[in-house]
Amino acid sequence: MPKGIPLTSEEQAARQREIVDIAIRIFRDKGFQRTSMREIAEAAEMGKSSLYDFFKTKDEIVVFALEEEMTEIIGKTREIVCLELPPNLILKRVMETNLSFMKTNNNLLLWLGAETQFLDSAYQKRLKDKHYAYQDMVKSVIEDAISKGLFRDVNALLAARLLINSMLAIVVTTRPTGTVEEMLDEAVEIFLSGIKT
Amino acid sequence: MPKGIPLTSEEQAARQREIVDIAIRIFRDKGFQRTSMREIAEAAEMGKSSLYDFFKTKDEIVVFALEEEMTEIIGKTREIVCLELPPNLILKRVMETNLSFMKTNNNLLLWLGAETQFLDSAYQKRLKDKHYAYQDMVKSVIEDAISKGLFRDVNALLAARLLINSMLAIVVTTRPTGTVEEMLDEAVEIFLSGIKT
Amino acid sequence: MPKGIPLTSEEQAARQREIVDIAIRIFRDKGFQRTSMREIAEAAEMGKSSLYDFFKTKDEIVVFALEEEMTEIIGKTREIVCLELPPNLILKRVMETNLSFMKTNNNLLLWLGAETQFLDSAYQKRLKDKHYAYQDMVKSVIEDAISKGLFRDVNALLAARLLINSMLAIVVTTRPTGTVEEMLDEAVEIFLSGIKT
Amino acid sequence: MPKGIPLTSEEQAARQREIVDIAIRIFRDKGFQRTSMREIAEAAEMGKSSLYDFFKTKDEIVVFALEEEMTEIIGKTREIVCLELPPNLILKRVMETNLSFMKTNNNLLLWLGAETQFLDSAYQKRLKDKHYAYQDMVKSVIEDAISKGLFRDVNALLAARLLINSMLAIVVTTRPTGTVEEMLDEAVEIFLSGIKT
DNA sequence: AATGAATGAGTCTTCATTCAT
DNA sequence: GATGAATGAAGACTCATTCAT
Repeated sequence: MPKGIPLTSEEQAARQREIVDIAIRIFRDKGFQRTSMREIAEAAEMGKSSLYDFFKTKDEIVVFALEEEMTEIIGKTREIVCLELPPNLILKRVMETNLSFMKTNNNLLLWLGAETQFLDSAYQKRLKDKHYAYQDMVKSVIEDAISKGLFRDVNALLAARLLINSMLAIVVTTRPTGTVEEMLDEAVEIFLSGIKT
Repeated sequence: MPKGIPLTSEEQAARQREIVDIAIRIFRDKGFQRTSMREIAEAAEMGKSSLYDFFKTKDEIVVFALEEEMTEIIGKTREIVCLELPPNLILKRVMETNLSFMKTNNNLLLWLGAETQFLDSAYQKRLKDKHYAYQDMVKSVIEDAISKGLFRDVNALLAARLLINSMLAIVVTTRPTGTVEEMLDEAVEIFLSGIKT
Repeated sequence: MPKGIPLTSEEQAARQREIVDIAIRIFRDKGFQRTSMREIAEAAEMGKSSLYDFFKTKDEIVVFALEEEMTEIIGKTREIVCLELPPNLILKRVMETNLSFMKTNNNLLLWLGAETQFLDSAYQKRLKDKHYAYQDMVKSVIEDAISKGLFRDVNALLAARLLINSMLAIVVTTRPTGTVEEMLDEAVEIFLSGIKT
Repeated sequence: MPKGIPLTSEEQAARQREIVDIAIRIFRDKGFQRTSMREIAEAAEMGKSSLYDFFKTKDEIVVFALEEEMTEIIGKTREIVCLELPPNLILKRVMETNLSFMKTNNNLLLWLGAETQFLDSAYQKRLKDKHYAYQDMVKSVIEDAISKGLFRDVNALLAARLLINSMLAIVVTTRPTGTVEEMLDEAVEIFLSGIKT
């Protein structure tokens, strides 16, 4: 870390990403609120206050982290959607991606679910935007399939939410009924059977 | 609160319930961790430390609260299950009950989802027991229907978790696609179509 | 300090006064903002956080202190005013009182002058009320003398402020021109000559 | 700001003045201690640490600022004094100048009053010198008038301080009794009546 | 000459919990 | 049985200042 040289915004972003990665790892182990800024700083081998040059707030760290992760999953999902496979296959693969994302971040996501309402509204918006964007991609796939007569005329947004939500039932449980893959298979299968024509 | 007169354990229990009700209300507004013991004590019109005669710990309050709520929903669910209606009807009504429970407690339940892993393991166990008991009732209904050839041979526990989980997608959203009842109808309908023979 | 016995509001007030006295002494030496709560707590031989049972805020300590001091000087001033002496004698003695007050508190008062505008407005009001009450007593004396034809028809409030203000010129200087008493004599004499008929 | 070209000391001084002007403006709004170096640097559109090429210390900025302002008022006052008008007229005009200076800088001056004792003693000296120089000019006018038999034989330095101090009572109040000019007139009039033969 | 990254000490404040009465 | 005074540990955040480039 040189001292007086301005970081390019790329370097800045890289450093932020680095910090966030470290922070996320700690959040995973101890939970967001039990993790102190000091701890993050130490893990990132920087002064407590240098952290504040990268993130104005502790909240900002999680929000940033989640935003990044969501951006990534949105990207991957878009790729899958663009492959123009049959909708049930698309959804299956989209959920596979979702699952791997959830496995990594369930901790943070659950925290988000519980605390989102108490976040600064600007943060709420940033996250909601990504969240909606993601839901909407899944929704579109379903809508598409409906218009092609492959799925029944269910409410596509609700269906999307239901499907996405199912992943929680797979990842967050202390009584798995099989491997994650098996559970995924079955869950998706049930869902698809439920909306197919 | 008379001073020298011992409380019968019934009175004790009643007072606990009272306190918990008050606490829950505050938790709902401000979130668990943003609520202080002092605040609860004041709202319950008692001394800060008297709280500790009823609950050894702040965590104990939530745990107790959730336990109570879960006991209640389990009771109601049992009643429904015992009516010996057709399984799809049972599940529908069970989910109605679940939904009203979620609407009231979603805040706390989300908190639980996020923090459960950090609770004292004795607390974890208490909650898990109730949780499993509840899941198992739903599971039984499904198993039953499977054995009667009404549902396909899906993994009943997974299916139960999926169904229960769906309620989250209904209650926790900023983009509802209709009234809660409408969403419930559609969600259950999709699920049942997905597992019927 | 017993542990579980509620302090009577008298004891509470006494303890507050004690703390404030200690705090003031430190403020005098180091200035308000250079004095930390930790320091005050240590000097008062109590836990850092117990301080917060007596004063919600660091600001509250100064405000309380000033309020008390002002209440005291107002009381003393009232007594003097009530003696029904000739106005110039009253003013002289009022200023003597003022001076002894200023000698003790000039540090805090100067701080107040500089920071008052940044205080919480509730605090501002509390202090302003006392301040006005004090000014108004002096003003009344002047008004009275004017109506009796002893003083010229000057603006009584402005005159009061001028007189009160003079004390600053006596107390806050590194080039005294005599003892405080001598300066007081001369200052009051000039002022009175300036407004006499 | 070219990079490798040395600033002449004139340019240096000009830049200092610029910075100080910006800083003063912020001090006025937020108070000295609530203003951060970062803030000043940003407002001055320069690097945080470049500030330190101009001022070794945050305190130095205020001290410099006050010094400049005082130099200016001393200059203006000298001009007035040199006009050889009758002393009461001189004093009146000197106070007019003082007043306009106070209106602009009262914030800073009050801060100075409160904090001067905690400044590095070198800084204290710099300010005291100017302060004395100013007081002494007013004192001389009074002495002169005394020696001419126009004023009574009061202590000239004390009288000067009293007169100068009066301006505070005019500028720093939330209950003005008229326009600043009106109050000035009356204050000066009272003072002069008080010391005239 | 000019900069901004880095820091370490320090700030106020909060809170669950204990304990003497 | 009930209470509230007391606390110790911790937490987020700020800031003047330095220094390598």
